[in-house]
Formats: sequence, C-alpha cells, structure tokens
Amino acid sequence: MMSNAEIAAILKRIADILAIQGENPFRIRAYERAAVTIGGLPQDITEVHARGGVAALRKIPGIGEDLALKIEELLRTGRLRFLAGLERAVPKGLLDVLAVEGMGPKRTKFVWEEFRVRSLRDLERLCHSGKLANVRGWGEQSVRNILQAITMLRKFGERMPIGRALPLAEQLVRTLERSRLCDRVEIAGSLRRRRETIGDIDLLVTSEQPKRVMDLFCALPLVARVIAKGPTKANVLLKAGIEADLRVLDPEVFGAGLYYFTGSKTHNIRTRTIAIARGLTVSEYGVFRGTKEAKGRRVACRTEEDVFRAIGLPYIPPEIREDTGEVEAALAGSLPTLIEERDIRGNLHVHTDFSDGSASMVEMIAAAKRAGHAYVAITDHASSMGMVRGVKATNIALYVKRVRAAARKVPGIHVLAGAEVDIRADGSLYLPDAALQQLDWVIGAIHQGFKQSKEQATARLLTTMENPHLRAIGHPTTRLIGERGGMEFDWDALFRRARERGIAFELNASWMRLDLDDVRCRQAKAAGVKVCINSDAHDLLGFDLRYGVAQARRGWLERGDILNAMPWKQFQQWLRKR
DNA sequence: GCCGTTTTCGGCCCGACTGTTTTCAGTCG
Repeated sequence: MMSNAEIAAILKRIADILAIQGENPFRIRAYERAAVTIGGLPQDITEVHARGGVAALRKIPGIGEDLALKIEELLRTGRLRFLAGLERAVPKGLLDVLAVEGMGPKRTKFVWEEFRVRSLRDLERLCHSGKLANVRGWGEQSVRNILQAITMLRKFGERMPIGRALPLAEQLVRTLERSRLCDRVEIAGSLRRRRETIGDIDLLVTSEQPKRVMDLFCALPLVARVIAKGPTKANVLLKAGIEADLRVLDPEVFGAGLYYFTGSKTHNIRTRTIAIARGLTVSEYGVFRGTKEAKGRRVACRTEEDVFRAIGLPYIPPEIREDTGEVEAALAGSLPTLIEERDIRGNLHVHTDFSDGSASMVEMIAAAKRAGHAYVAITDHASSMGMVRGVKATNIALYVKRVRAAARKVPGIHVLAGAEVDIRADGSLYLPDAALQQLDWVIGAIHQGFKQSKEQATARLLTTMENPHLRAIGHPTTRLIGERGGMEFDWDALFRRARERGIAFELNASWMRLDLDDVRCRQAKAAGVKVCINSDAHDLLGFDLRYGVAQARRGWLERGDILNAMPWKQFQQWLRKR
C-alpha cells in the first residue's frame, strides 16, 4: 500500500538522480511534474489504479505510457526496478549534496566524478581541503558560500510553517511601507498562495529609488547575511532561518511581476503554454504579442487582472495556482468561488479552563462574539489521557450546566455545549452514550494510538462514525506540521460513510495542524462531506481562522461546503437532521 | 518522458544574479 505522497517522493527522487546523471532536462521535468501532480491528486492513486488500471493512470495529466507502468509496478510490488538501478549507479548521499543551496546537478556530478564526493560530509571536507583552489569555476567565494549553505541546510533543513513565516513577512512589509521609499509592497510566492510550509519569503515593490530600497532591505536588523544584491533583486538570509527575496518592479508591469513571482512554477508553465498557443509571450515583464524572438507590443499589465485578461483567462485566486486543474477550470468557466474569512459564522471547537484552556467559559464566549461569530461551541476535552480536569461521565451534568450559565451571561451569541471526545484505539468514544446525549455537539478526535496501519485506522474511524451522537471528526490525521506525520486512512471509505451519516470533518485552523490538508478538503467536497473550519482556541487570542480559511481556499472550498459558514438557523437544521 | 486547434516528431517558460568568465555556465525561482 503506497500513498500519493510516497509515490510523489519516489518520482522526485528519480528526477534528482537523473539530473545528477546529466540526463535530458525535459525527461527530468516530466518526472518532476508527475511528482507534483500525484502529490496533489485528490483521489488515492491506489484507488485510481484499482478501478481503472494503467488506462486510468494515463488519464492523469503528465502521466503517459511509461510513467503509468512504473507507478503500477510501485503499487503492485512496492518497489521499482528502474529506481533500484539508478540507486546502484548514484550514491544516496549525493541527493543531500544536491539539496545544498548553490549545488545544482552539474556541480554535484562534477564533485562526485572528480573528487569522489558521496555525501554532505565529503563535500564539506572537500571544501576545507584546498583541493578546489585551482579548479575552474570554483573560486574562493563559491567554496565559502557552499560551506555556509551546508551549515544552513543542517540547521534549517525544513521549510518553515506558514504561521511563523507570514508574520515575519508582514513585519518586513510594514518596514518597507514605513520607509516611504516604496509605492507598492506585496508578498508573492508560496506565502501568497498560503502553502502550509514556506521555503522562502518573496517580496515585490515598486519604487522611484530602487537602490535605496535595496540598501535598506539588506541592512535590516532581521537580516543575518546578504546572499545576493543587484540593482533590481536582493536575496538575504534572515536570522529566523529563512531566506527573503526582494525585487523592485516597474509599476507599468507590476501585475505581470506579481503574477509571475506568485507561481506556482508549474501553474506559470501551464498558462504560458496557453499564451504561446494564442500568439503571446508572457514573462515577469509583461504579456507580449508575438514570439519571444520578435518581442512585440506589450499588453497592459499593471495588475494581475490585466495579465489574465490579456491571456484570455478569468482571474484565478493565488491559493489554487498549483496546476491541479485550476487552468482547465478557468478555461471551462467553472472556477470555484472560494470561501472567505467574512463568510464564517461560527466556531465549533473552543476550549476553556474546564479542561486545558486558559480562559473561563464566559471569557471565551465573549471572545467568540468579539470575533464576529453568531454561534460558538464550547468543546472541552473528554479524555482518559492523564488530564485531571475535563469532561467525564461523572461531571457532565455540571459541565453542561456551567456552559448554559456562561451563555446567559453573554447575550447576542448562540452557545452550544459540546465536547472534544477521545476516540479510543478500537474506535469507541471515551464518554458513554448516556453522557454524550446531554451534549449539543460532539467532536471525536484521536489523541493517542497514532501508530496504526491504514486499515486499522480506517476501521477505527468507521466504527466511531457509527456512534449516534458524533457530529464531527476533529483534526483527523493528528499531524503536527514539521513534527509528526499524519495517520493514513482510506479516505474514500471514510468520506462515503461520513456523507451517509451526516458527519462533518474538521479543518483545524491552527497553523501547526491545518488538518485536513488542502488535498483532503477537495476530496471531502467531492464526496459531499461538510468541512468545519475550527480555531481549536485554548486562549483569548486563539480565535484566528486565517490559516484555516487559507487552507480551505487551497482546497477549492466554497461557502456552501463549510459547515460553520452556515447562518445559525441553517446550522440548527443541519444539526437536527440525520 | 509527455504531448498534439500549426505537430505522432520535435518541441518542451523565461530571465536575473554570481562568480569568475573575457563572453558565459550554472543555479535559482
């Protein structure tokens, strides 16, 4: 059994090895593109193959005869002879070498063949050895940069969670705006697309004094080191351990630049290809009539809307520019109207000091009201896990009474008495039915027993969903971004049953979780399962839903797909029907 | 390796910056 992510990782690995071998770049790109496509596929590739075999795999864009057969081999046997052959030819450690900033395929191949470098350590030793002193293209500066990049890779190898990167970027934006040197300042790249993790921060500005902006930016206290600095582009490493790029653009073509630097790369390639077919050339400097060689008249592109208009496509929101069907949807006129923060009407997962929250029920209800919610569910933990406080079968009557009393003290918001109840390893809930039936709203969530097989885990949640009181599954995979991978399930089976049982799946809006992820959101929507975007607030500041809404947008969700975007009356009706 | 409203062969997005080059290759996004 192999997940889409595993297949994607293998295809990327093949692409990297082929690159080190100096293979045809287009062949490499085919593997890279396939990896991205499968990584973002809303259906389980195992299911796709089980239903339609190689023919179904070939229907996936970018998957042809050859890749379909390779994927089939992986699904059937768990291995791939082609990859095994490649791995015999190229040392494993060279992939770490390739990951070093400044080490591309050519240089990696070179140090491997000329200096027998087979690992990050080997590369580090080589750089210190002085053997590179008289090598063409390997001056002192290059070697210094590579050594520093090795250190950085070891220290900050992973991408940064969006919840850390976005506030950092917003701080940079404020600084640039306050400098009065810039007319426009925008965040681009994966941050603007609101990916759950960020590789680097991309900033775009317009300015009459580009040189002064570059100087200011490179001298900011947040900056640890300047990596590159030119007249229109600077690249720095921030002390927080993430790189930031700044580009100064001509206001006349700001839209083209913003579009280009927002990406994703694969999205850009798709729309450029469409532009070419329509006799246009697109670059960060605009849309041009005619080919690249005979660069013709520039079409207006002050804004992104101008660019889309010029190419002949409707506006595609940044969050879904991932080449996972949005270009086709745009061509067909069937783009979704994505959920917005202002569509959210309620919050269905909030903790208080009855369990592990830090504020009282009254305080949390008042905070929910201030956040603009029409309704809120107090959902303290009901868990066996060493938690002294919390909801138990023995105190549930008291708990509900306290929620009702707190609700009376904060008029103007509807309050549900709920609980976040532990799902045991066998799928049963921690509270007995007699206790659950006293609640208005029951979320089931896994907090222990993560290490189950996909089959066991699926059976577990299918059992949970048979409970007549359960209305939602909270942070379904239990993942913690950058810390703990999520549990795997047969999602088709889960969503099918959830739809039949009228059970919602949570998109936990904490940036550490963002669980469900974007791909599963799309899958839930396709299955007709409602998603609720919950803050899981544990304190008065925890009501921010921005990351959750962003993730929902990445998952193509519309207002009608979101349970807590329903007005109170409609939500009540949904609760009643089963 | 993929793909087809100029095509089943011959294309495949486009440009900036670095380092060290004396006109450009490699890398990155």
